[in-house]
Amino acid sequence: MRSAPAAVAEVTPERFNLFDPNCPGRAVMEHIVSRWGVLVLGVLLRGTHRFGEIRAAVGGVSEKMLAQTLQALERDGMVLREVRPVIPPHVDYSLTDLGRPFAETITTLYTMIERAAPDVQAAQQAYDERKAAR
Amino acid sequence: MRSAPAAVAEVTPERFNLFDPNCPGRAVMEHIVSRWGVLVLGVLLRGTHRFGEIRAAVGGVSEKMLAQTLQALERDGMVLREVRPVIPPHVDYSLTDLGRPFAETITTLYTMIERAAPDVQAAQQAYDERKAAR
DNA sequence: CAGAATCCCAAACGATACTG
DNA sequence: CAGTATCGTTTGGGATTCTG
Repeated sequence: MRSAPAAVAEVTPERFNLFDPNCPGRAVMEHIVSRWGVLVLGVLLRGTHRFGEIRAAVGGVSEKMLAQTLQALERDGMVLREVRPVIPPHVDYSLTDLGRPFAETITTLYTMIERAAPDVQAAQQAYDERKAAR
Repeated sequence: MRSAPAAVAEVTPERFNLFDPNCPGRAVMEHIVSRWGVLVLGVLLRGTHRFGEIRAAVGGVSEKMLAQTLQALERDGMVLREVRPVIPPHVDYSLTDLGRPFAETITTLYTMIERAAPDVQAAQQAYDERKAAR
């Protein structure tokens, strides 16, 4: 008699594959590299901040989107949210040990973009001229 | 008579600041870390590929979004597009020297997410339970 | 095969008002 | 102060069709 062979493997078709649309890691990736996620992580790398401070630091973000972004990052374990039970409310946000490396990598991207800016601008100009010429 | 003092400085209020909603670097950042941008860069890090190959590799992307993503990255100088004048058309995409470091950094993020996956899942579960308990 | 163009819907987003 | 709720608009993005 052969012992039950079915339902042993079968799970995780290709281990962990971000290129698979059903991979749960995709959502995490998207939270981190979302429009506001990258900026929030950058701010928090500079230290603990309150909601209003983050909102002021990240130009253009609405309250709604900031709250939403922070919640996603908190749920993923990237951000720690600490509420002080006072009136008026006081809530501090900071990076967790899990989140810090991500914030650092993202910040690397900031620097890379800044250094690449002249080349990017040249490339864009060349591209636009190439297009205009047809 | 004092020589014209106005309009001397004033430009580039804070040099290069991604946190400024008007900073042109923001657009570049968003192209790179867009939903499909991160995946396309990851694929191209593995080598030169044709349009259809990339489309097959990146699960869930539509033709339209792939074309759009590739165009943005090409315009920013991250991706090189080479057309071979044959019928049927043959177009190769590859990373430029400018784009490769970005693709490498993005790929670092893949790995980080993969390694963090268990912690993330635990954090999500804890978060959901905390929420459910009220 | 690579992509441009069109249509159209769902989701994302911002502004505003409200609450603990 | 730190959100939540609601609403109207914009945008993203998929499906389809067409062309070189």
